[in-house]
Amino acid sequence: MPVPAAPDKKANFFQDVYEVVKLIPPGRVSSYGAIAAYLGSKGSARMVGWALIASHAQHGVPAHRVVNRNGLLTGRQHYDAPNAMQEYLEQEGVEVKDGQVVEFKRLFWDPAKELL
DNA sequence: TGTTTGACTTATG
DNA sequence: ACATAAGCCAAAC
Repeated sequence: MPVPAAPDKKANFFQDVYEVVKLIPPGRVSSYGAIAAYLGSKGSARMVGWALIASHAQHGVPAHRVVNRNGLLTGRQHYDAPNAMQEYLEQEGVEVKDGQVVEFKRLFWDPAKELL
């Protein structure tokens, strides 16, 4: 599996992803597809994932608030500990059960609609 | 330079 | 409901 080295270059797309993710309110979660759609690249949900992998090098990017459309914490394996992502979410008041956000539908934060 | 691989999503059988 | 395919695009090899 390829791993992004360091997005020190332009990576405007990456930077845009970071800004949107930073706007996600605590206790809320969003999805890759929603962010990708908000950025214009509707079918580029994967790129959002790439950006979040690279977000390790950034600061203030709550990547743990971004999950897939099922509310599943698919990215938890990219954290130091397998339950780190879940812990962060629970600290913010998000219920997580078996790596999946409970009431995801209710906590979902869509930038295209909330951010107008 | 070309192939492979995803922190995805939607469509189809 | 589960399995597979396809679209997407940048990075690693």
